[in-house]
Amino acid sequence: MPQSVAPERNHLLAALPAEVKVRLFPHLELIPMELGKVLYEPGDTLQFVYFPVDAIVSMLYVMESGASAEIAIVGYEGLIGVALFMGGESTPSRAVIQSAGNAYRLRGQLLKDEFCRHGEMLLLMLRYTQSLIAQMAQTAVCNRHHSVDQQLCRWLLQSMDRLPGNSMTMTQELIANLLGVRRESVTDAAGKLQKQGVIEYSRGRITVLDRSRLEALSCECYSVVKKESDRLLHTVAGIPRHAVDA
Amino acid sequence: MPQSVAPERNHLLAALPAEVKVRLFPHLELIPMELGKVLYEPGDTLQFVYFPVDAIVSMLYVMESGASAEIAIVGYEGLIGVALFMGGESTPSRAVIQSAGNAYRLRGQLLKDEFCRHGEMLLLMLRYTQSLIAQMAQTAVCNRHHSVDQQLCRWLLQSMDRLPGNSMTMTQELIANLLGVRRESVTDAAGKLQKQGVIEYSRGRITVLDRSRLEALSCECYSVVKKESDRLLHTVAGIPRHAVDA
DNA sequence: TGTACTCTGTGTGCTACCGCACATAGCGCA
DNA sequence: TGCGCTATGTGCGGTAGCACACAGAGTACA
Repeated sequence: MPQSVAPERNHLLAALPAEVKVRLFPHLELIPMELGKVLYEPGDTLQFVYFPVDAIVSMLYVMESGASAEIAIVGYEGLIGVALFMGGESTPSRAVIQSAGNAYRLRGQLLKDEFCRHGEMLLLMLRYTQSLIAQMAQTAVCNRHHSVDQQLCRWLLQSMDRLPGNSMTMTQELIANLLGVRRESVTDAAGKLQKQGVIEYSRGRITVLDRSRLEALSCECYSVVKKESDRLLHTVAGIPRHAVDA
Repeated sequence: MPQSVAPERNHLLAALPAEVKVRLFPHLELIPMELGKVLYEPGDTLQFVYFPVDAIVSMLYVMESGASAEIAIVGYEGLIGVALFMGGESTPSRAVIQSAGNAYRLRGQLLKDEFCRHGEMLLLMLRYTQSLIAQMAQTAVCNRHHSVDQQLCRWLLQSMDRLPGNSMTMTQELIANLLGVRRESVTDAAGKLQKQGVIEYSRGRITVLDRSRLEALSCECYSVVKKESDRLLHTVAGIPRHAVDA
C-alpha cells in the first residue's frame, strides 16, 4: 500500500513547498509504530523527529509518584519532537504510541539544516508549535475544571479526529493513564456513554456511534483547540482536516 | 531610578548580543504595569511584546463558564507575546498583570524584523518559548494530581522568584482565581502555612518567612520547571537567576 | 474444550474540594 | 471617631473522584 502511506498524508509534510519536499523527502524513513512503544523519555537528546501518517502519539508527563497525564495528542496533523528545533534538544515529557500505525522519521540534523534556511519550513514548524501550545494550555484548564465524563468525550473526539473510521483499539485502563484518572472512573464515564448509545465498546475496542452527541457532551475544550489549530494550520496546508485517503 | 529599570534587568534583553541591543534598545518603551490591567484578550492581534523588568504577568485561560486558570507566570526572565513571532499573531489566552511594576515594550513589527534576521534573537526567543511550554505542561499535570496546599506553595515560589524581597501584594481571592480554585480553599491552605510559620499575611500582603520549608511543602512541579528553564536559558543569559539590582 | 488472562463492572468507605451563608476584623476615609 | 468596604475565617451539606476489593465475562490459546 504505497499510496496509503504517502508522506503527504502527514499534513505538515504535505504543506511544504515543492522545493523543500525535493530536498527532504528522500531522507524520510517510514517507521512502523507499535502500540505502547516509547519514542523518547524525558531528557533524552532527540535524534529524530516523527511525522505520523496514521499513528497517534501521546505526549505524556510522568510524575515522581508514577502518576501521569497526557498533555497533548499528536497525529497526522503534526510532528513529534519540537524541542529539536526549538533549541532545547530534549523535553521533560515522554512520547508514547497511543495508536499503532506508521510515521515518517527524519534525522534531527536534516530538519535543523532545513530549519536554518529560514524558509517556509521554519514558519510552518513555528505555527504548528503554537497550535501545540494551545492544546497544552487547554489541557491544563480542562484538568482543573471539567469532569471525567466531559474529558473522556473530549479525548475520544481528539483521538477519532486523527484516525480513519470511527473505532479504535484502546482499553479503559490505558485511557485512564492518559487522562490521569482511575480506571474505574473511566469505566463509569464510558458506561454512561454506552447506555446513551453514543459509543459502543468491548474488550479494548471503542466505536463512536453518535459523534454529534459526543461533541455536545464534551467540554468546550475540544472545539476551542480544534478551532485554534485550524486557524493556525488549516489555511496553510490547504487540506481538509478529515481527509482520509481511500 | 534609571538604573533599577535598565532593560538588562529583563534576562532575555540582557542576553542579546551587543549588536542586537544597539538596534533594538532605542525602540524599547518603558511602560508602567498596574495591577489587574489586561495586556491582551483572547484573539487580540498582538501589537507589542512586553519584557517585564519588575512586574509579573499571568497567562490566564478563561472558560465559557467564567472559570479561569493560570497556565503560566512570566516575569523578568521572559516575555509576553510569543504568538507574535510564532506566526499566529494571537492566542486564546489572556495576559493580566499579577504584580505591578514596569515592562519594556517593543512594537511587534520591530521584533519580527529582528527575528527575520535569523540571528541570536531567534534562537533565544525559541528557547524561551520552549521553557514556557515546559511550564505549561507542568501546570497541566499539577492541576490534575496535586492538592491546593501543594499548588499554593508552588505558586508562591514561582511568584517570589520573580520579585525582589520576600513579600508581595496579593489577596487570597486573586490567588484563587489564578489557581482556579475557591477563595476559601486558598484561605485554608494559607492558614495552614501561616500556622506553621512558613508565611505571614494580612489584608493583601503576603510574606514568605521560611523559603526552604515552602519548597519542601511544594509539589515537585516547582523544581522541575525551574530546572528546565535554567537548562534552557541560564547558560545563555549568564546571569544568576536571583540577581536583583540593589 | 477448557483454562488462564485480560478487560470490564460494582460496591464501600474516605477525602478533597465545592457552593453557600455568614461572622469577624483591619484599613481608609469622612 | 466612626462608617463602610474589603479581606479573611468558619461552618455545613453535597459531590466527584480516590483506594481497595472483588465479581463476571469475553478472548486467546493450549
